[in-house]
Amino acid sequence: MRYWLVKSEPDVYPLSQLKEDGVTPWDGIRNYQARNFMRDEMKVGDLVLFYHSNTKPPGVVGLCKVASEPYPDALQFEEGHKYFDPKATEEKPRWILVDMGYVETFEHPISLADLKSDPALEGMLVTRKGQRLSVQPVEQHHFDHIVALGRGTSR
DNA sequence: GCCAACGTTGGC
DNA sequence: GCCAACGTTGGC
Repeated sequence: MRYWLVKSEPDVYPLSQLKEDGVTPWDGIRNYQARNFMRDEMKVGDLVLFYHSNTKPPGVVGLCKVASEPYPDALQFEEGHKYFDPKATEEKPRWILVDMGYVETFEHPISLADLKSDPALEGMLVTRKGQRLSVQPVEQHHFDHIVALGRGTSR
C-alpha cells in the first residue's frame, strides 16, 4: 500500500463535502505528473491525506482513500466546461482520474506551518517552496506521524 | 529544440 | 492582492 496527499481548495471542494458525498471522482486535475500518479500508481485502498490549499491556514484536515480503478475524467469531453479539452477523445482520453472515498476528519488539523516546523516531517514534498503538485506521494513514516498528530494520539 | 511569453498555483 | 515558482504554449 502506498500513501498520498491531495490538495483541494475548501471554497471549491472541502473535506466536509466529501464526507457528505461519500465518494467523488477526483476530477479537474490537469497536470501530467498528477495524472500519472492516479493512472499508474494509485491502488484501490491507498490512504490519502486531504489537504486544504489556498485557505487560512492551509493544512492537512483529514483522510480519504483511493476508491476506484483509474478511468477517464468526464469533464474533458464537456464542451464549454472549464475542464473541456479539445484534444481529448473518447477513444484517446488525455485525463485519467480515480474516485476518492471519505475516511475521516482529523480532530486536530495540521497546518502547513506545523508541517514545516516538525523535524519528523522534514523532506515532505508539500513543505517545499514552490511545490504546486496537487497529487503527490507521501512516505509512510511521514503519513503515520501526521495521522497520529491529526488524531491527537501522539505525544 | 530553444526560450520568451503567458497562465496558474498557492503561500503570505 | 501580490508575486515567486513553475508548467505550458507557440514562434522561430
